[in-house]
Amino acid sequence: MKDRYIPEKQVIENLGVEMEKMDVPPVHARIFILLLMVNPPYMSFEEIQEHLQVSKSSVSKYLNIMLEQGTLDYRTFSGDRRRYFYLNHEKLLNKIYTGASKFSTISGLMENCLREREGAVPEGKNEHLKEISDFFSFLGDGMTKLVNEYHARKLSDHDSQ
Amino acid sequence: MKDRYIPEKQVIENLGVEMEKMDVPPVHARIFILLLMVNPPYMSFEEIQEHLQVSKSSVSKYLNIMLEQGTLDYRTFSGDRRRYFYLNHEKLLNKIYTGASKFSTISGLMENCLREREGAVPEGKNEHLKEISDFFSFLGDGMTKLVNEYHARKLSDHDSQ
DNA sequence: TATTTGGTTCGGGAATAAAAGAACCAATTT
DNA sequence: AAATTGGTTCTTTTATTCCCGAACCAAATA
Repeated sequence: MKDRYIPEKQVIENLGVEMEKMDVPPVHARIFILLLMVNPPYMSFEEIQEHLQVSKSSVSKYLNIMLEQGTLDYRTFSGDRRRYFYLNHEKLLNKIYTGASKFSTISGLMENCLREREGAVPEGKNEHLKEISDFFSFLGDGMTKLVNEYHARKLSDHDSQ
Repeated sequence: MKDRYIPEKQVIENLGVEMEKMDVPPVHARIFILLLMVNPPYMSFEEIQEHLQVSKSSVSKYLNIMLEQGTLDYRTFSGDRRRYFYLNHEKLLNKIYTGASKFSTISGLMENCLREREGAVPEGKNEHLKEISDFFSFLGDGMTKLVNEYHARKLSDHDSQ
């Protein structure tokens, strides 16, 4: 077993295509997968660019986007000017979590619709709107609970080890 | 209280902007909101076009997209050639539900990453990848449960009325 | 001081998406 | 038969996204 593992190019392409289907730009997806899979889990700018065979500007662009999002970070080694980029897994999980809170946003939107209709339509004509709003807020609350539950489970797993 | 309620244009614009932020094309979003809020809950092609002040081709396009998705349907009145379009709330909820299953898809993707690394990196170096994968599959399962729970609750609500 | 290294920034081209406009068409009305 | 109605379809315009290459820049090295 080598002390460095870098995923094969074709593996990155295949997984990249899957991520593209979730509306992630091609280069962004490939950088993400590369950093997700590489071991040790960091890579320099040049290594990324070389391995993916894309332009410097694209690498720069998406690394900076990820840095702004907080899902990426970098470390350095003394005597080496290069930055070594790695995924911030904590923030990554966090992002997933907040992404899930979208349900609550929509539920809020629906509630705005309802408020606008108040007094303008007969009572009882709001049932279907209420149902959609309810469903979303139910999902929003449920997601929050799920995330908390996961955290709790993780902590107790940790304790018991 | 009038027998017809049509939301004010500015209300549609405001809510439309919110929907645009969730990657829904502007005209699509506005048609959706208009039909969501109008009472009685249907509208003719011309009414939609007039009220939103957009081109016929755009109205036609997005109505047809929604019809294909099943989230829209239409009814007619005898002696009137026009179609009156309304949202299919059942299908709408259904779509939300299947959208939520995206979590399981991502979990699968992560599992592919893990499989690729098997044997290539030391055991114990896969923890963070495993955690992401676990989290997604946990969320996927949780969502499914939530939806079922909601259905069950709705049914029992219905029974008790 | 000149060159290399490790990137960033700017301008442009290709591809795609959104919306409009106009031509079109079948069914109805005049 | 001519005109109107209720849309659909095709073409064009406009806007946006994605990426690249080239110019650029600051820090380190020669």
